[in-house]
Amino acid sequence: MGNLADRIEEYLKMILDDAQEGYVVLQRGFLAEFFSCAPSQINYVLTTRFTAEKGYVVESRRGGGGYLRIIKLGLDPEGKFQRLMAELIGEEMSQTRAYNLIDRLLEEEILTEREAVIIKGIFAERLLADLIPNPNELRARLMKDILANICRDDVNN
Amino acid sequence: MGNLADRIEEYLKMILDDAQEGYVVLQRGFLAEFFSCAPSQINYVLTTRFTAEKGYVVESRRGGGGYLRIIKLGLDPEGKFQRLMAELIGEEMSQTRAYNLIDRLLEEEILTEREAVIIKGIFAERLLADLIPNPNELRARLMKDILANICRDDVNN
DNA sequence: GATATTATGACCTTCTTTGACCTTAATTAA
DNA sequence: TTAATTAAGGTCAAAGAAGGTCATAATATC
Repeated sequence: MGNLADRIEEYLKMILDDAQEGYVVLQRGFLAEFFSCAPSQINYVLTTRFTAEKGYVVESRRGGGGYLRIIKLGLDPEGKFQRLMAELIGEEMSQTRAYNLIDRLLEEEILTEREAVIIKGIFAERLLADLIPNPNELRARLMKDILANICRDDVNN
Repeated sequence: MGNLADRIEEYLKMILDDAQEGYVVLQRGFLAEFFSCAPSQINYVLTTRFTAEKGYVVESRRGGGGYLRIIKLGLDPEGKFQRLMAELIGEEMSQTRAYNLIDRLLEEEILTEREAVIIKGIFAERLLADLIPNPNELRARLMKDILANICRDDVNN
């Protein structure tokens, strides 16, 4: 984890883990100071690492008393899965978006690490690009199929 | 073993042997510098010498903090997987042949039932046929990648 | 000599970092 | 009670820092 963005991400996830309410509130300026970086670097980290796919919501407020609130969402297993599928996947899915979603499923322990690695493998642009007209469409389709199969009771004991 | 590519290969395998995690992380630029060669020479070595068939997986990341990660696959005793990849799978694979192979891997407890279901899903003709010119070629490629990934030590503890 | 392998360089894509400038909210002064 | 000031956070473009690709040149190999 050499770079700044990764370190900030790590730090935020660490304090999120400690917060049992499931969210943290802090100031952008404080973070920027803490990591000796431009304040906009914080926004960069938030928009690239704390996305909906990855299971986070970020709220904020400007002006005096302004703040950032980073909320970690849980996936309760009550069929909201299907909604997630439809909303998040759509008709097309880039490698990056697919990987984000897989990481999320891994964090939620819906996938094992081995499964995550296998699935990431088959979604790799490198493997698909020259063989398929539209890899994004295939990924969306496969992702839905995979999620459906994961939900099957008969294979989850 | 006089040429550059061979020396780079040798060097990488040496440091891989020293790494008890089963992988090494390093920078392409550093390697190119180290061997006084064009950076693309490193890619040449990676694509010709560190393939799945030969028992390696390579991951990478661009941009600041970018890196190459070369993973040495945990070799099964007789190099069973390598043979499987080269001989059994070849360049094309029908749904039927793929399913047979998956069943066998399941029987041998190389795959879990869930994994088998997931993988069969993505190999289904129904999902691939209308989107891809040659599903058999894609299956062969994906199957090799999957086999490689399940040999990774870092995800099998 | 023909073919296969290896090496290079020009150009491309992706990811990160910074800084200048903008918007919004709270506080304070007139 | 406005109006000005201050204190936040937001946006965007440009520069920097990696790795990737591909055509071509150079070398081995047969």
